[in-house]
Amino acid sequence: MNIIQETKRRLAVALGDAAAAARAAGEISFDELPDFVIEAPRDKSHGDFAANLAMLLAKQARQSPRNVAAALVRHLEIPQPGVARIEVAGPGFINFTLDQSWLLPVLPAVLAEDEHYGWSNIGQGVKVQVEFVSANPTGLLHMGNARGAALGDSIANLLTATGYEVCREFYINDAGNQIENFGLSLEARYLQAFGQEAEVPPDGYHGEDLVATVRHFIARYGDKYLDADPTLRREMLVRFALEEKLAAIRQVLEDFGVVYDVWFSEQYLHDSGAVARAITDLEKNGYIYEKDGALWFKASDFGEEKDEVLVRKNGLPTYFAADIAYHRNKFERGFQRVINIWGADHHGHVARLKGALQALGYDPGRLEVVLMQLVRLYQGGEVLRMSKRTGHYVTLNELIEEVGRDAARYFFVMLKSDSHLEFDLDLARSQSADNPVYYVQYAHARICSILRLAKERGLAVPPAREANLDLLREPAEVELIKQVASLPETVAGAALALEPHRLTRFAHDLASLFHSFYTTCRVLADDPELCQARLVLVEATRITLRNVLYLLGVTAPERM
RNA sequence: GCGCCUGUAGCUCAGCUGGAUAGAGCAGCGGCCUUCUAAGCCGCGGGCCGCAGGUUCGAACCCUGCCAGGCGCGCCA
Repeated sequence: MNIIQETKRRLAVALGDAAAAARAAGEISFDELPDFVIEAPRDKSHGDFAANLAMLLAKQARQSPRNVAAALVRHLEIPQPGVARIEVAGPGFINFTLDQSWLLPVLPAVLAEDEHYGWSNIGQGVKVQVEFVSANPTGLLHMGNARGAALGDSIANLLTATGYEVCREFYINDAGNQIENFGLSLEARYLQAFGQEAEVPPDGYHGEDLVATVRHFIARYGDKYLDADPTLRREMLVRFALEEKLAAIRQVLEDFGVVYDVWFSEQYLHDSGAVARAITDLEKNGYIYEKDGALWFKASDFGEEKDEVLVRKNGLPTYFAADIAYHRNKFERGFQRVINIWGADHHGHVARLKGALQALGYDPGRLEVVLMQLVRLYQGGEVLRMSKRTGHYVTLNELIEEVGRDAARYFFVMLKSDSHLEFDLDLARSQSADNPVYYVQYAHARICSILRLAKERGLAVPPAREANLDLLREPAEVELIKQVASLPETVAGAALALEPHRLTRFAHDLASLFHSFYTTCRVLADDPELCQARLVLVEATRITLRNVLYLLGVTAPERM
């Protein structure tokens, strides 16, 4: 528990007691203590914390909020130590102003906790799986996949930091129709390479990358499959190409700072009988019927408009059937929470998958789907349409090369997932300082520079308890400490909401407060005592910045 | 037609789950480098929070109805 959270708790308890005391004294009446909040007011003149309890009690008490507030304050046992002033303000807020030094203990704590500062154990070791990207292994990753990668990885980081046991997983769509198409496309390219007449199917994969893949195939196997049985030929081509494509995907994700724990094959679900078993069990539970030669799942029993086909007329199970088996498999592997990062174009899939899981006896609430709106690319003020089929899209590889991993990751996570992301390629390509990530990284580099210089002068960051932290009285110092102190709450809140974009805002604010501090306060000051105190503050800021950047998957450079 | 998401400053977006005078970045204008990194700091201008009702002490946030944009509604994935 961190200082801010602890203080809020203490104030809340004291207010609750005050309410009870005021009631006992007959000054106000209420049945049940409402759920009130203690929060930091936006305006500093309103103190360090404000409580809205009086406003919430006013109706039950049949008195004006300000009267209730006055009664509460009269009966308030002032929580010690630390509260310097209490006042009733505005419509009935109770504002608390704390002693100037109340936050100082956070600095030794930051230095002591170091790379774990901001972390917590809210998750209590609960097993969580985060599945993200899971792109078709038939090509390169595009901007949508990139957003999913940045988002999913940061969410996984957040959950790890809050005490969950996290597994990152990539679901490989190596079965079904698109693989058929993939095989036909590869085959066409193979035959073309030997001068034969062949065409990539209209709904096949037209990207130039397949030509290269086939070239690699030929380098190994030559014309061995030119006159072979087409089924075998396609199988060999697909096997080879999948391996190559997956290796490339794995590599680019690694370059993006994303490393998976598990790569899970869809084909395995078919081969192991898991898909068949899921269908049998749904049937057992009475959610399956046959119509037009196909097997249907009664999604309409779960509020869906239409039922869904699980097994086609031709006897092949649908993607949906495999997905049901897959998600059941996740639960069977012991994950309490299962989180999927999906593009918004899959939103229609959510309810029926939850329905199917419920039909299998699982609590559908254990599956959480984070939907992200699609990325729209702009270039020269024009929308750039992305399409895998035409082979016309900007890849993650290109993105990393042109704007760099740090900027790309920061950019993708900066927006909340349900807002549409407009990616201006011209701006990104310009590699200008406009990119907010540089602003944050620059603060870190500046701190490192101060610490380097201090070291050259024989000054080290002192043990925090030996420094006279009470000297940190400048407004810029106080504000900086406050921000440093609020990291644990920010991390916990972002993890709870699965919203890593809150981290970018925090990082920006922290950098901004540091830059202000830097121009107002000289760290390597003439006064040795003040210098020591400021070295502690600067070190705590460095740790906080580095930790939040780590969660974002962005490096914290020591020089820029 | 139905469902989901979005609509906040010229542009791109925040707004901590209903709080006090709605905030950043970019763009514009004006200042600040002989001392720890100017990729920085300080200041100024800029808003019917899409529209209209409702809920309550209090609404950008919750409810209803419209309007606009995106996405989905396949025996594709």
